[in-house]
This record gives sequence, structure tokens and C-alpha cells, in this order.
Amino acid sequence: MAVNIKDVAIRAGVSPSTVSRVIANNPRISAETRERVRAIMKELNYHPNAIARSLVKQSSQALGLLIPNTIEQFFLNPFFPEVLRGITQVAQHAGYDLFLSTALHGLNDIERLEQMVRSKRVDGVILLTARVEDPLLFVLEENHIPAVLIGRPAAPSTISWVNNDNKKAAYDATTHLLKLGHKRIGFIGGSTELVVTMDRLSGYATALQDAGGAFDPRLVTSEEFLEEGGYIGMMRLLAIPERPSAIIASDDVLAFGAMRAAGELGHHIPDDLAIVGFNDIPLAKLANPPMTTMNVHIYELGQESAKMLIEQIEWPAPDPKEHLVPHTLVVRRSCGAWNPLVL
Amino acid sequence: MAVNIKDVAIRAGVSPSTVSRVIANNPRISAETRERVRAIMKELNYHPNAIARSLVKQSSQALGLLIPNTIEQFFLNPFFPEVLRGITQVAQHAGYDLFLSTALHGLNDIERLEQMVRSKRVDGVILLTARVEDPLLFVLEENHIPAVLIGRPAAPSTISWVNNDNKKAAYDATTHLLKLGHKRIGFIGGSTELVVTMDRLSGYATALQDAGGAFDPRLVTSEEFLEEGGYIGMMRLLAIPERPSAIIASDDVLAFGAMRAAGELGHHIPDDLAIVGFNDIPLAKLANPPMTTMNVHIYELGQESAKMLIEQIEWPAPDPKEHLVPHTLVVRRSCGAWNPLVL
DNA sequence: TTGTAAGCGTTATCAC
DNA sequence: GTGATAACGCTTACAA
Repeated sequence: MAVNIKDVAIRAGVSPSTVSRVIANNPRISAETRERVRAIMKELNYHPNAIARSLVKQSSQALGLLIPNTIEQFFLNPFFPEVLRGITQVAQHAGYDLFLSTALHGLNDIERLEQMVRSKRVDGVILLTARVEDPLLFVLEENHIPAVLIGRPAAPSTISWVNNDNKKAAYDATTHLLKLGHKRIGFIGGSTELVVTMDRLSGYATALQDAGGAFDPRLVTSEEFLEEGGYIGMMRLLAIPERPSAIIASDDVLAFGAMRAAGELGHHIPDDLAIVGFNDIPLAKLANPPMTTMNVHIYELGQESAKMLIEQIEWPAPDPKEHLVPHTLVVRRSCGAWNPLVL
Repeated sequence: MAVNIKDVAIRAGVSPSTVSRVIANNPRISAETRERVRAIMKELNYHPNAIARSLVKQSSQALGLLIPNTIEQFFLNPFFPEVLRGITQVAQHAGYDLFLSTALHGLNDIERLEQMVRSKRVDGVILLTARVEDPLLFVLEENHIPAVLIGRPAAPSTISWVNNDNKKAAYDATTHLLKLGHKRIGFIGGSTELVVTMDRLSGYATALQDAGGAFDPRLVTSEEFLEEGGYIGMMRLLAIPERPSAIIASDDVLAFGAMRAAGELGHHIPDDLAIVGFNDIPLAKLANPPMTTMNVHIYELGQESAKMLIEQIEWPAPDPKEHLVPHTLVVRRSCGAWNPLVL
């Protein structure tokens, strides 16, 4: 039914190997045969079977994206499409396709990873989040699977990674609020299992300490990585005796939830309550008031991770690579300090 | 290096076919050998090579997603992750993986499609938007490629599709504004090349007509499918002599841009200007004021498209299937008619 | 219940 | 320059 390399060969009066060489642009082929074979390929509407090629070449020219188990939650955060946008841009440029592992029902992350890589469907893997004790990292290391982590490994590891300096970023965000005169600053984080949460929390705590303030655990809450989580976190923080006058949310989606909670309770932002988010998702500037947030350049995170992975696939190196993407505080209105220059 | 079916067979003292049958859960295999082979597979950390299997089975257990050429723009709209969430959920449940075509640099949509399907990397394709004269549809039909379109074909076609009744939806949205007393209602649409834009425009026009109003082309604008497009569209509509008192945006992202434009010019929503969006993206309720929008159940669109495609792959049927996902107007504040029951 | 062998569509290694 | 031929790792008649 589908036309294959043999059909083309017969029709062109050559051998399959010759056709193969034409496909591969092998120089040792006469211009004449090349043209004739090309014409036949067009005529028969022939397309090389990528699966067969993958089998013999032992490579698929595809990158695997391992989405955390909580897919449903993951897609709800605008972080996803943005990082995917960056990955796509680079992958496309380099001629790699993208493979999303959703795999078999009930399989856990590790099994999905093995399915994807060991089955040779992809040449390497991008991990989209790192948990504090992530068994996936061990599997990747043990099997010498080309991989790049977006985030950083909590423990020493031989996996390459692309990340922000999250401690510094949270430090900077907190310092911004301290400079605005805030003394009691709350922190709404995502799951404490995520390295990024712990890093940002740590930066926040250090900034308070450096400013001579005390770290008050009642001002810290960690919630589900959803708008609803931010809502609940804010409710919690507003219910304690000495309320915070400012909030750092470790994700814009959390910040949105926090703003909704504050609004419903009649608190005015930024007058009663300053808020700073993280990520600078496209809609942050559309919030009311427009949200001050730490831009972590998600698109660039995606691009760098793809570049790094492709490099690793094509020129394997013994040592892991690391790359820090800079962060920029985008000052809008929700923190109470509006700087029109940065808008 | 990598352990294959032969290694397992030798180690277990059976033939490769027996191992294959164990993998496939073939019933005609003794419980004893099954267990022994399973044990060896674990011991050797064996994983079947999906590529090899695909080659012989002529199927890859993967669905292809063909993203419009304007990838960059596409990922910027929250529609994407939401539809992907629905597709993923179903694909995962049915044991299919997802393959995003980004393909080779410079290839156009058609070539990308052929690469993906003819190369047997995927068993079928989901098209994420339909243009008015979409050559992709012809290619799919001609080659009898299992495919589902999210949207509807503009011309008669044998492709299955999942869609909203966009004419009716726009009709309903417009009628809602008419009932609120608006006479001059503007329409901000996306590219006129997209079927969805034309359908919504048509529903809008019909509603005006049915209400005895005139269709004024100056009240209609079509822009890029981005926040910026909505911003520009709104500027345009506010600049005409007899300003509209209400706006229908054919996408929430456009509506967000429109709201920003209105805000910057000092118009108050909903008092000076009512706005109704389309899609009910997660952040619509967080807009200021919360946005009235037509919920088109994107998640369900994704789910249905995946279901339909998988069914088509597994039980090919001669006739195309069609499925309409219902729409629901979510009345919030931006239209000026706040109904607390629907919030 | 299990084994043998052919074949899925390519590419790579030799020859010539 | 080009052509046989043997892989790549698996599934599946057909035998036994």
C-alpha cells in the first residue's frame, strides 16, 4: 500500500541503497541518477519511513518531555506553554520533534521515563520540574540517558540543568518589599517537595535575616500549585493575629489566587496589602492592579534546555553543563511602588 | 549494549517468540514460563523497543498534534494548554502518546503533516485550527489519514470534526448584550482566514439582524490573535464617530487587550463599555472587572477530539463523525449584568 | 504450549 | 558510483 524505498528503486531502475544515498544527500552519487531518483520520489509521493530509519540508526530525532504526574495541574499553569514555546523554537530549528510522555494509564514517572527512552522513541529527555528527592534523576544517571533538568537537582548529580538563581531572585523580591518599608512579609509557596519552592523560601528568609528581621514561620504557607492554592494561602495568612502587610507568592498563579482572596475580604491592593509574584506570565500585567512580579524568562529557560539537550545528544560530553537564566523584577502596581520606567 | 528480546529469551531458555507472547499477554502460554520470563525481564531491566514494534505492527500508538505554523502565537493563547489537557487525559487513558509536530525548519504545514503521518510516527492527527481554505484537509482526505479537526471544515469534507456551534454561540452572546439595551455593538475578531472567526461574526450579524438592527461594517474589526490585537481593535472601534457601547471579542485574549485599551483611555467597564469575551480561560474571572465570556468547554473539545481520533484509528468507519460541544454564557461583571447565580 | 523463520523499511559494510 | 547483503528488534504465520 504505502510506497517504500524498494518501489522507488525498482521504478528508477536502481537499487534501494542508491535511493537511500539520494535521500541522505550522499555526495558519491551521479548528478544524473540523483535527479532521476528524486523525480520518481515525487512522482510516487514517496516519504521515507522514519520508524524504520530510527530502528537502524538507533536514534529518533525527537526530544521527550516528561510532564510531572500531575498533568492536570501542570497544564493549568501558564508556565507550561511558555517553556514549551521556547523548547519548540529550538527543537524546530534543529530538526527535532517533540514527544510528550503521557504513556500508559497508571504508570508512574519512572516507568514513563523508561518507556520513552529505553524504547528509543526519543533521543533525550527534558524534565520539567525537580522534586527534592527525585528518583528520576537516579534513573537518568544510571542509564546514561541524555537529559536536561529545568530547575536544579537538590543533591549533587551528573545531570545537566538550566535554572534561575531562585534564592537570589526571592532575595531580591523580598528586599524590594523591605525597601518599601514592609516589616511583616508573608510567603505563599507551592509544594515543599519542589526544589524551586525551597529555594525561593530560602532566599526570602535570608533577605529578612540580612535586614535584621525575624523569620516567622506563621508567615509562611505552602499550598497546591494552583490559583486555589494562592487563595487558601492568602486566607490563612490574613487570619493570623499580626497580619502581613506584604506577600511574596512563588508563582503568579498563586499570586492571582491571593489577590482574589484579598479582594473578596475587602482588602485593597496595594494600599492594605502589597503583592509580588513570580514568573511574569503574560496576564500578570493585566491583573488589577497590574502585578509586580519576578520575570524569570521562562521562554529562555525552554530554549536553553533544548539547546543543551540537543548538544548533549549530538556531542556527548563527560561533564554535565549548567546554565543560569537571569531574573528581572518587573515593578508594576501591586507592590505599591510604581515605577513607570520599568512598566 | 541495550538488552533486547533475544537476550531475555536466551537467559530464560526460551525462544524470542515466547518472550514476545509474554509481553503481549498471549493466553496460550503456560503460567510457569510466563512467570519465569517476567522475572528475567525484571532482572535484566528489559524494556521492549517501541520503535521496532511500531515497524512491524505498522502503528505507533501515538497521536500527532499539528500546531499551526504560527507556533509562537499559538502557545501564547491559554486555549492551547487547555485543549492539550483534554487530549492528554484521553490519550493517556487509552495508552497513546502525543507527538507534537514542529518538524524541520522551513517546512510548511503540509510537509510537516506528511512527515509525521507518512513516516508512520503517528497513527492519526488532530488539527488544532481550520482555515477557510485549508489545503491540509485535502491532503488528509486524499491519503485517508485518520484525522480529527477541532473546528469545522469550511467546505464539505470527509474529515471528522469536533466543534462548538459558533454561530449560535455568537448569536447568544450578542443577544445577551441586546437584551441589556445595547444598540451599537462592536465585534473584535481574529484572522478572517479562520473559520471560527467567520462563524462567530456570522452569528453576531444574524443576531443584530433578528433584532432589527443594522450591520455596520465599521463596528467590525479583525486582528491578530493576540492580546495586542484586541488592544488595537479596541482603539480602532473607539475611534469611530458613533462609538459602540458594547463589544464582543471572539477570544478572551482579545478581550483582555480590549479591556486594557479601554482602561488606558479612561473608559470604565462596564459602565461606559460592556465587554463579552469567548472561551472562559481560567483568568477571565480574575479580570477587572471579572469577564463575562462564552464558555466553549475547551477541555471537552480536547477530550472529544482525542476520543474520536482513537476510535477512528482502532475501528475505521467509512463515514466521518461530528460532535458539537455545547456552550454556556458565563455572566460576570464586564457586561454590566451581574448575575450572582452564575458566577 | 512453544519454536522457526520471514518480514516490517531503512541504513551500513562490503564488494565490484 | 552503484549493488548485494546483513543488520536494527520485534511480531506472527506456520510448524511441531
